Amino acid sequence: MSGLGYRETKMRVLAKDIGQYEGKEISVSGWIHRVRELGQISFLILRDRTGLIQVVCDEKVSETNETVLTIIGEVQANEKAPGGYEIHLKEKTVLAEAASDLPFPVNQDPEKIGIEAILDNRSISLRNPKIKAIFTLQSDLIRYFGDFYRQNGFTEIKSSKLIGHGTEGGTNVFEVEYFDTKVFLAQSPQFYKQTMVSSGMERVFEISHAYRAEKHETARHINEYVSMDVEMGFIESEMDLIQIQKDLMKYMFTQIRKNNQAELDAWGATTPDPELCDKIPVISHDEAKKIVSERLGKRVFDINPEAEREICQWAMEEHGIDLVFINEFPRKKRPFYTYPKGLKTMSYDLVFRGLEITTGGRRINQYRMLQETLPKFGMTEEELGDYISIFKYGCPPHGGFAIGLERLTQKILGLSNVKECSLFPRDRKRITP
RNA sequence: GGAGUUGUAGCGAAGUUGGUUAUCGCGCCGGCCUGUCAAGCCGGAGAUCGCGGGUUCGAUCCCCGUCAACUCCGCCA
Repeated sequence: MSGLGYRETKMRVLAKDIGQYEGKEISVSGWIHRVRELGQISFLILRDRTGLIQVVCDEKVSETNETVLTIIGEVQANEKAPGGYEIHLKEKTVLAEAASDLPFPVNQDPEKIGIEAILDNRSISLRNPKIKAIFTLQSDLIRYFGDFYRQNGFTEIKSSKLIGHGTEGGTNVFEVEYFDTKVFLAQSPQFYKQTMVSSGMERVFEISHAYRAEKHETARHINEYVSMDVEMGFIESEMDLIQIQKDLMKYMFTQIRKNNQAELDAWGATTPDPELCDKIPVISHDEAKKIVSERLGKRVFDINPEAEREICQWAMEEHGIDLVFINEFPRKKRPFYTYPKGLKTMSYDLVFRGLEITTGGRRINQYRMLQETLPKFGMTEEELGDYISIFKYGCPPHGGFAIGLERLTQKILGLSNVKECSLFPRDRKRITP
């Protein structure tokens, strides 16, 4: 069967293409999305990965919804058909029957289905076109991210998710049995992407899972998420990273508007104006606290979720875009490897529509500075293992950032829970499907 | 780890100031209808009202416990 792998089987025409076959007999395959019976005539709506096809039948349709069929028939143009074309049935072959006790109707608006039912029955809920749109967009987000960085001289890497020792701190990690010892699931590819900068590759990106053993239960957390990571050498400060992320956001929003209108429409969503990405405000952590305190009429000591929502409101009102960079985070709020700037750091967050989607910053690259810093965080060189040797033998100034893929997807489409943007989400309770 | 809200049919919800056959929409089963667009119309099946205990003549409703889900906080992407 070699050669057929990525093509359709011999005769199959996809839903999006049937208009090209007017007057011809074709074969289409897919799932029964819906049936409308009107006595002597029935409309069978067949669904494939590209859309819906109306099949006109002269007889009753006895198969249940979600049965998998191949239909052979003639394509006819008809103003009354959705999309202008329909197929008049000649031959119908059942490829796989579907039981009639679906957990919920696939052809219904998913807003009317609870998140628990959606996630418990993933193989069914993903058939819903609106839910499928989430992951069509997500797949493209991954592509745009990768394309942007490849175009800018970055190399894609895949690092190990099994970490022997040397955790970054600031979060809990999962322990895993590893032969006769224990390892940890990577909370980020942080050390490995820095290793690659030091190795001479200079600019790298990685798109892969990250694991956080945090016992939280919120609409913005999952314990396994896809991290889109970047690290680049020869920068001066976090401002270089902020600039490249502005360009990245502009590129991604432009591509989405060009290629993903259908997915946006499915959710009634729109991206921020790509042209405004150059003007995303950059404010310091102190300024952000001040702005939020004034607006909320109470003293704010931290950029908590409420403050994140408020600061985006502010950015929208003042700059017409609901994205805002917050830089110069205090040292104690950042990991040990963050490059200091007085009592502050060369680091930043990007908040999008009220939710933090990125943390980034310059890293300490001088061996001496790192040695001096470790004790302040209660750490030793031994604990960090191989990490330390990255710097001992010449590592350029560098920094990077990461975007949470599910959070980005969620905020673009305006979904209320990040779990809806993970195919098979893992949270504190959920480990299946 | 803390706080709050909610558990009623396969799914989404209403309701009972404690009372006899627990309601609606979707889905499911059967029937009618030749142009439907979430088709329409008629009929039907399907619920020990999350679970356990208590109060009461009587509990789906009140009380206690328990389990689960969701939302929020700390922390984070």
